[in-house]
Amino acid sequence: MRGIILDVDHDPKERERTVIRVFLRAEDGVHILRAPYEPYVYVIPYGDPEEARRKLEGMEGVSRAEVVRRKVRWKERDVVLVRLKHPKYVQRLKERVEAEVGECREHDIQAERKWCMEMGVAPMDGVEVVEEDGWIREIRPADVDVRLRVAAIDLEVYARDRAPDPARDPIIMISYVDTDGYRVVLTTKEIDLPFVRTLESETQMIAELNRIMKERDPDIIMGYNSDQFDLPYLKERAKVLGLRLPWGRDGSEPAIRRPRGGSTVDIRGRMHVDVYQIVEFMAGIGAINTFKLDLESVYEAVLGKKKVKIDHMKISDEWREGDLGRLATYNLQDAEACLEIGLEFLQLYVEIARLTFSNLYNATRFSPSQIVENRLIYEAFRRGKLVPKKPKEEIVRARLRTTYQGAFVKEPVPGLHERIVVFDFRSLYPTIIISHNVDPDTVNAPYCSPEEAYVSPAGHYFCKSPKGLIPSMLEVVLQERFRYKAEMKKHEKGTRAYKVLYAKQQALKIIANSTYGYMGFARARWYCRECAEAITAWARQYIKMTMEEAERFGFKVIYGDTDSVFCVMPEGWGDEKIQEFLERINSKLPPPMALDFEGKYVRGIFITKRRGERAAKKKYALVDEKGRLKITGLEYVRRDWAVIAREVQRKVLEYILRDGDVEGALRYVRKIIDDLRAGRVPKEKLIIYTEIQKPLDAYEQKGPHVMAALKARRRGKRVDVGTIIGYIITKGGGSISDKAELAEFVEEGDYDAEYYVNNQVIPAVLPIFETLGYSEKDLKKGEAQKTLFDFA
DNA sequence: TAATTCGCTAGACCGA
DNA sequence: TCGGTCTAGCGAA
Repeated sequence: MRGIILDVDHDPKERERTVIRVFLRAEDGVHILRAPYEPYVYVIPYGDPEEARRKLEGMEGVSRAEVVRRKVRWKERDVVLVRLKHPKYVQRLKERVEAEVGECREHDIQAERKWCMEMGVAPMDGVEVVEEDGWIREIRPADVDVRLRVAAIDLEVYARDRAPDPARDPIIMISYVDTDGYRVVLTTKEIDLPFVRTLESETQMIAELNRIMKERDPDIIMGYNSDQFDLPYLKERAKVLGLRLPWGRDGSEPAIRRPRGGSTVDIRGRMHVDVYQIVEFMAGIGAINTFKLDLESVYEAVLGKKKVKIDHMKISDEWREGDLGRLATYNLQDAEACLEIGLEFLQLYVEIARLTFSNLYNATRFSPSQIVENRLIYEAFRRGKLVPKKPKEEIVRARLRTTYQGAFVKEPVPGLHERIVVFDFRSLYPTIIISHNVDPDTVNAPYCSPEEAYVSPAGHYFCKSPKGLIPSMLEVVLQERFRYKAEMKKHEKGTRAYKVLYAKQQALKIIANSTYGYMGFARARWYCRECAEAITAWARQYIKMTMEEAERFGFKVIYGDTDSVFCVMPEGWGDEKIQEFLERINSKLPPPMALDFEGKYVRGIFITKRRGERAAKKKYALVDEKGRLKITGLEYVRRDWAVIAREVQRKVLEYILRDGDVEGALRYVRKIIDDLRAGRVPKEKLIIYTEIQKPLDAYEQKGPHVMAALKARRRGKRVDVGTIIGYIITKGGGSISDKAELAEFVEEGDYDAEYYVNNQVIPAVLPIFETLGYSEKDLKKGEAQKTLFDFA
C-alpha cells in the first residue's frame, strides 16, 4: 500500500500497550494502520550502569532495559535505554528514577515522534507500507503521487452590535469549498444563487455540513481564525442545538485545546489548518508585507487580488433587511480566499512538517524556535546524542536576566550620496556558526587545548573538532538550500516542480535564519548565551574589517548594519572594481562565509535625526538606475503613521532622489498642507494603526490608540490583546489621546487638521529637507534658494 | 510562553 | 508652559 502519512498518534483506547495509529492517505481514501510500539526514555545512571539497568527493569510499566552507548554532550557514555509499555508510565517513572537511579532524558518527547524517527518516516512523507490485517509490517519512504483534498469553511453569525455568543446568537450562513470544485453556502433564507442551499433551520444547516464533511471527506480543513472563532463557535452552537460534529476520521468531535489563553482545534485524522496562524507567522518573518492581517488585506498582499469586505457590525443589518445575495457571496468568497491563501503556503508547511517530524496541525502552529528545536531533536537522534532537557522555569528566569551585545551599526554619513554600492554577507550568522564550530558542546569545552580552538573576539573558545550538532545541521541546511535553488532554475516558474523546490528551500531558510535567535532564547533546550554572544562578536569584527578594507580599496563607506556595507564608488570606476573587491574580501574569509554584491544605486539619502545633525541609523532611501525607490525604516514603511504622511514622504523622496527637484517637493508638500487645512483629505488617509499589546487596564501611559480602544470598548467593541486599532485624531479638545477615536466611529471630515499637519506630515518630510539645508520656513512658504545637487 | 539585539520617535507624565 | 524622563510601538538586520 502506498500513500501519504497525514497523522500519527497512539490509540487512546489502548491502556496497557502502545498502539501507534498511522492515518495513511492512499489513492482510495484513508486507512488507519496500526503498529505495536514501546516508547522509550534514557536514564543516565548516577552509579553503575548495569546495576541501574537491573533496577529499572523491575519498575512499573517497564518492558525492558538495556545498556547502550550514547553521547551525552561531547562524552560517550553507558546509559540505559528503557522501553515502556505505555506513554502513561513515563511521568511516574521519571520521578522515581531521578530520585533513585539516574537522570532521565527524552521523557518529554512524544511517543509518536519517537516512533517516526525510529521508522525513518515523517508526517506528510510519501511511504510504502507492507500491512497485514491493518498492522504495519514494514514502512519506508517512497515516491507517492496522491492529491490531498483541501477544504475551507467560514461562518457568519447573527449578533447585532455585540460580540457573538454561541448560547444565544445563531449561525446564519456556512460556506464550504474544496479543491475538487465543491462550493456551497448553507443558509436558512431563500437566495437565488447557484451555490446557495436553503435549509429549514440552523440545526438542518449544521446537519447538512456534517453530511458534506462525511461525503467530501477532506484531508485538510482550513479556516481563517478558525482556532479562535469558527470551530469553537460551531462546536458550541451544535451542542446548544443538541448536535455533535463527528468530523474526526475515528468519529470523534473536534477537540478544543487551550494553550496560553487562546485556543486551537484538533480534528483526528484530518489536518485543521488555521490560515490566520500561518499568516501571522509569515508576517512575523517578513514573508508577507501588510500592516493589517484581516482576510482582505492578506488576500491582496499574497495573491494581488481584491475582495469585498462587509464589516462585522453590518452583517446582521444585511441579513435582516439588506442584500442577501451580497452577503452569501461574501460568505463564499471568504472561504475561497482562505483556501487560496492557505494553498499558497501549504507546500512550505508540508516541508516544515517533514523536517520537524510533526503533523501539519502542529507544523502550522509552530513558532520559529519550535521549528528549529524539533529539527535539532531529530538531528540529535540521528547522531546518537541525548536531547537536553527543557529548562525549568527558574533557569529560564535566570537566563532572562543576562543579556549580551548584538550587532554593529555604523552611523551614516548624512546627506545625499551618488553611485552607492551595497555589499552584504550571505547568511552571516549561520556561516559564522559553521566556520567557527559554534555549539553549546564545543564552547569552552575541556577536551581540546586553546590551540585547537577558535577564539571569539568576546573571549570564548570553540573546539575545532568534532563538529557540533548545530554547525553540522546548518552546514547541511545551507548546502541543501543552495542545491534546491540551483535546481529551481531548471524549472519554469509556476510549475509544480518549481513550487516544491521553492518550498523546500524556504523551509530551510527559516531554519537557518532562526538558529542564532534560538541559541539566545531562554526557553531553548540548546540555549547557549556564550554562543550567541560569540556569533555577534565575530559578526562585528568581520563587518568592521570589511569596512576598513573597503576604505583601503578606495571606496568611501557611508553606512552599514549588521551584515551590510554601503559604499560610494569613486567616479569613473566600473563594475570590475566591485568584483575585484569581493574577491579580495572573500579570499580572507573562512568558508562558507562570503560577501555578496547586493545592489547598485544611483543615489541615496541618509537623513538627519529629528534633533541634532547626526544621521539616523536604520532609516534611508535609495534609488536604482530604473528609478525604483528602496525605502528603509522611514515613516513611509511604518503602519503607525497616517497614509497622508507616508504618501507625502514617498512623493518627496521621489521628487528629490529621482528627479532632483527639491522645489517641486516643497510645492507639493505645501499643497497637501493646504488640502489638509481645507478639510479635503478623505478619512481613510488619516487612519493610524497601532497594536494593543497588553490588556487595556495594564497600560501605565494611555496613548492615543489605548484611549481610542477604551472609548470603543464602552460602545460594545471587543478589544483583545493583539487587536490593531485604526484611529483618527478628531477635532474636539484636550490632549491628542482625548481626540483619538476609532476610525469607524468618525464622520468624514472630522479631523484635527493641525495635528495632521504638525504631527504627521511635517515630521515625515522636514528631516529630509533639513538634511538638504532647507528649513521649516521653506516648507511653510517662501522661495527656497538652493538647487539640490549643490549638496551632493 | 514560544528567535535575538539595536535604534528611532511620539506622546504621556511629572515636576519646576 | 517647558523640558526631561519614561513607556510604548515598530522597524532593521
